[in-house]
Amino acid sequence: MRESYDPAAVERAAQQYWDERRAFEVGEDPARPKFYCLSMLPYPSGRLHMGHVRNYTIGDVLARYLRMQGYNVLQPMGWDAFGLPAENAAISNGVPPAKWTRENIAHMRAQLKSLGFAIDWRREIASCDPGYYHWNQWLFLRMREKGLAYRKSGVVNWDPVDQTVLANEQVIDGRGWRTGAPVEKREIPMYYLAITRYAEELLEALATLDGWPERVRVMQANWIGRSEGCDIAFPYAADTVAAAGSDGALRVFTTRADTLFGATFMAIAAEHPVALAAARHDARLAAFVEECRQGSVVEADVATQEKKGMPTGLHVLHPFTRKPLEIWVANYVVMAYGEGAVMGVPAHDERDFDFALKARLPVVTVIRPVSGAYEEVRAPWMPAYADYGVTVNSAEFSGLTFQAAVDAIAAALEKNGLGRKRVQYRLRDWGISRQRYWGCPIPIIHCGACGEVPVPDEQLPVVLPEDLVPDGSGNPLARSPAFYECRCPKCGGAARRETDTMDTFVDSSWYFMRYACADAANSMVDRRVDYWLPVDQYIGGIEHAILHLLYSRFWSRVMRDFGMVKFGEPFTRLLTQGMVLNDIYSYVPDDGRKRYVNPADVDTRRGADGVEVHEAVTPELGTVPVTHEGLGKMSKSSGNGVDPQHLVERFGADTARLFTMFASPPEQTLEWSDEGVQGAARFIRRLWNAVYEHVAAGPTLALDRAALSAAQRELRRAAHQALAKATDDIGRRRNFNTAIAAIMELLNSIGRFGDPSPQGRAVRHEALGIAVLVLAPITPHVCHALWLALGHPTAPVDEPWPTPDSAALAQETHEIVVQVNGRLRGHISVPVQADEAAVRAAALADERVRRFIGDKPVRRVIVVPGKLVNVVV
RNA sequence: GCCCGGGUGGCGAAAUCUGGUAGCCGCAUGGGACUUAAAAUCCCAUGGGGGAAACCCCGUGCCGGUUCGAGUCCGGCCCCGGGCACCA
Repeated sequence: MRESYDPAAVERAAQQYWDERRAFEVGEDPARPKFYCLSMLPYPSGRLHMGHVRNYTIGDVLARYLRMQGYNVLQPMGWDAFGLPAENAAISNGVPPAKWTRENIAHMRAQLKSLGFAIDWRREIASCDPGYYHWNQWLFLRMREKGLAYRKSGVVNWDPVDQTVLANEQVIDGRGWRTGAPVEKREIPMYYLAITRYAEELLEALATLDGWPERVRVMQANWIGRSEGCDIAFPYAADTVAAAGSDGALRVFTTRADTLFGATFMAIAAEHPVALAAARHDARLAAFVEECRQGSVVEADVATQEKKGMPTGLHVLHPFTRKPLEIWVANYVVMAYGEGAVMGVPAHDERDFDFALKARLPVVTVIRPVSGAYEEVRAPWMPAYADYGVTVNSAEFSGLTFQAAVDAIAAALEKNGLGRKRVQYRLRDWGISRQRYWGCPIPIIHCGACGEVPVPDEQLPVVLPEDLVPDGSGNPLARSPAFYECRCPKCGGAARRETDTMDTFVDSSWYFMRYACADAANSMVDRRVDYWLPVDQYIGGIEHAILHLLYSRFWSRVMRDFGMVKFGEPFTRLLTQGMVLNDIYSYVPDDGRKRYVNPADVDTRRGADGVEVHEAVTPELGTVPVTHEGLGKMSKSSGNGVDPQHLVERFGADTARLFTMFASPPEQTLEWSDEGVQGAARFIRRLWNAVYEHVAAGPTLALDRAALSAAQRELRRAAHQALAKATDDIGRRRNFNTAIAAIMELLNSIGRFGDPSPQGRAVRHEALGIAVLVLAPITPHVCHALWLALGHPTAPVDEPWPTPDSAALAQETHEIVVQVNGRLRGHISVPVQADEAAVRAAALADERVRRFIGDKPVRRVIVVPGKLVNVVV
């Protein structure tokens, strides 16, 4: 063993040891319990960032820990290789996305390997490989056969200058990112997957996911958004029937049928057929509908815009009172939800209230609080009353509580054929068409004679040409006759291949199954999936809490219903790790455009007035003061990233891993700190030095548990306490920071323990061994070296996880806290087996406690066994 | 706008399930030891206020409540972050 710690040499040796033994290549072994430990696959952006390091270190710690616990652990890795950044790189550098992507993968793979993750690299997949996306296409066609995949029109962001569909990310302040042109909404045909057919099951099964964070389950439940309500048909007035089209009534969905008598107007979306019909004869209305087409399709934009509307001059009749209600076109009504039309009840709905206030529409109060007087809602002095209550002013339905009113009104509507109860979901079907090049081609052929024709299975995969270079306007596939010109599989005539590609969420909805059988050439999955799946522990960013996880749950169910897999829930346990943050510094040169400076290049000192001054050397201006903008997610755009590679080169992978695990618990954000990294490096050196000094003093005798001094028993207890805590922290709580803190405390105790006697050395040997094995999943390289240096013949990866010795943990007395009136006043030491009366007596006898009690009468004494006594006076 | 989180010393954080000693561990800072010196290492101190000291008071974003006891539970607010369906 070397006297000083050399991370590069230690890490090289450990990685070589694992590689030579193929330590992390695993196969199906029915004799052992399996554990599938999966981290979300990275997008190959070019370089690893600290978020990756954090994500994969968490996964690796768990994988290595569970391996030591005796599980057959699978930990694979792959690449989410399709997507927009490759096209952006192509636009700025002229490099084909395929080349850019594959070079990035090679670079990032080497970076991952340098971090020492226990990955079975034989199973690596990339979603841009035809052998992978073949099966996206194949399953899409199976879904299409069942009606689970279908074509309908959908709304997209349209850049009128570039004549291109824009991703939401490419819309900046309502304008196209490259052209600056105001974005419009445009309807185009797209393919959809019928995730809403699984809405009920996806919602109900959330209750079974007890290994998921509660907040993720709540977010998913709200996203699915089950509402019980009523369809209500408002018949058109006589003068409206012709103008509105053939259908005799305007349909709405409402969760508040109890407020039906408070409806004073109808509001419809600008894209509603009735709005379009009315706009044909009304120039002002047409202009308003056109105005609503401006702007992006992003929900947050729609929801925060000012509420606007315009009357159509058309009317419906109230289903009970037959009073006419005017139809308005309103920008706050969304076509995608319900019927694209709502009944306007200003007295009992805040959005309707705001709208009615602006449009000067009447307000009719029909609900009063259950307990409390009737109060008329009168805009604007008295706000809308949106809570449940008792109906008033509602003819024969007055005086009913919410549920009774809804039941009675729904029954009456159903009798008249004007409505009935229905469950509505907020969840919409999944639109998967993208008018983009770098994605999986949708396997459809459009034939003038036969229409929409699926590509026959034997012609799959439809291979994406890899030599095209997008230029930012339109989809290069649509300009590539070599790709789109084809023969109709049905009639053999000239036909055009679909040029839309699939949403990249399709790729990531099932990759975790493919890892189990990455080499299966003739099928999407095979029976090995039954052994490995479902994933036992999934780890990834909280930003994926809804879409990716919901799509994967849906996709798994589809495959289950096709008989391909045996599970519906793909991820048994979920850990959502927080983001990695760093300081953001900027300055503004003469051109007025803000530049960012990496925090590593910022020099901070305290000025004469005690205020911190930040400076950096800039290319334009030399040394200038820079502004500290606070903390933000590490990103290219804020220039505050820390390159893991530099960290590994300077301190070693173990330091990088230790710091990311120690700085905060995995679910919280992690704030970068160069000093914290130094601290992690220092701790590893201290551990190294402690083991070195121990080993250098010669061999150790066997531990004789019966012959230990009090101080020796004390260190043993500290060691086994640390082991028990760290085991619980890693295995159950998944709080790695506190597990590390426990081992740091143990190392402090070992440092203070100077006993050079044979039994003292034996106790120290055991304690160092515990520290090294517990840290082995976190800092595997250095622990590999130290464990072998301690004289153990087996490497930590093949060691079982140690068990705490209950005899070492036993104590004769313990400390109890004594409070007077809930305030800490003293500590007493009592025998562990002392009963409540004895503890109480000891507490009341304590001198300091007596002082605080004084001559006041003791009213009550609360004894919490093993913890505290509270004397109430 | 809607849904979901978070807010504790100079800083990252701890206080777990089930309310029971607020601040483990680390960083930073100050002092000391070692050294020709520096670095490294080791030791001590470090929430705020008062006091010579013993010790006392205050303190977990803000306001209020429940309780013998609240960082933890309840109600209301403020601020910060994530998601909102074409970023991944």
